[in-house]
Amino acid sequence: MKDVKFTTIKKMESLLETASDATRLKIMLALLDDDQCTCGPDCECGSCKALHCMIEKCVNDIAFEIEASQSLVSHQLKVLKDADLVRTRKEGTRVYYSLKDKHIRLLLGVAYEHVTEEEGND
Amino acid sequence: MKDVKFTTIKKMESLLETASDATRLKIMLALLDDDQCTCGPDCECGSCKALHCMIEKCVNDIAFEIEASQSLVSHQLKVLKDADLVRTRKEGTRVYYSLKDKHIRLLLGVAYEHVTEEEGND
DNA sequence: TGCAAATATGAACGAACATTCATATAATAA
DNA sequence: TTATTATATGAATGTTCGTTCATATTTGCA
Repeated sequence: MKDVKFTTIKKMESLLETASDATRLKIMLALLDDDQCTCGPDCECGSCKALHCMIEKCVNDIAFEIEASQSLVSHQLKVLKDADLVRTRKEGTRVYYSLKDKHIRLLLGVAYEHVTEEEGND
Repeated sequence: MKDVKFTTIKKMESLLETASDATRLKIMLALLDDDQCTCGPDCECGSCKALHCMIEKCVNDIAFEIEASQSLVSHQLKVLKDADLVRTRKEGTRVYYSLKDKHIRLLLGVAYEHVTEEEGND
């Protein structure tokens, strides 16, 4: 621990803080939806089992899916974007959002497994 | 995502929220200190590279190490305990704290790698 | 142009939270 | 018992944050 710099701690704090909100979690989980996954059984994306496929969705679709207002979703997508947890792709009037990289999927996967698994030691 | 229950989201929120504070991160990283690791090169603990060893420390030692007051550390250890991120072992007047399980170490590892690695795609 | 659709933003409000200070509890030793 | 060490807790304070509402911006199309 002694060798973990203060700025590293602050970055970890920012990453986890950004991920630790129900609305933003719903958004990110919507971007992990394996119903829309087209890759085969050998797919390695994300390295986690249950939540392993990354896709992209536009703001209104996300808002509809998680049953939140457009304003709220847009606000929280900005938070996610500023903290570098999602990336964007613009197409006409729409903006498509997707998770930034493998670490974010792993983070969601680890958190998901921790809360869904029963009492395993170590 | 559709199949992720509300209670699961709430639990993930709680887990990440608890982890997302600089003081609590310092505490947890102090409980990962590999300076005190006695296991060999084949050690599998935590499955992450840089931060892979779990140890236990008492409240005052943690407070001294992270340069925080006893009161603050005790308060935050309670938060970590209530959220099930650490476990305790009592011995005389002291209470030894350690990280709860592999998921917590993985979570710290993933967050650490995300903020220390440079711009890798996917 | 002007209109509609998609997204972004600013202000405001209430709730939640980290920290400090003072004090309380618990366990050990003399 | 009393004193000492280790840890826990309650109250208070200042700040941060999520959400809503209203409105602005951007893009595509008639």
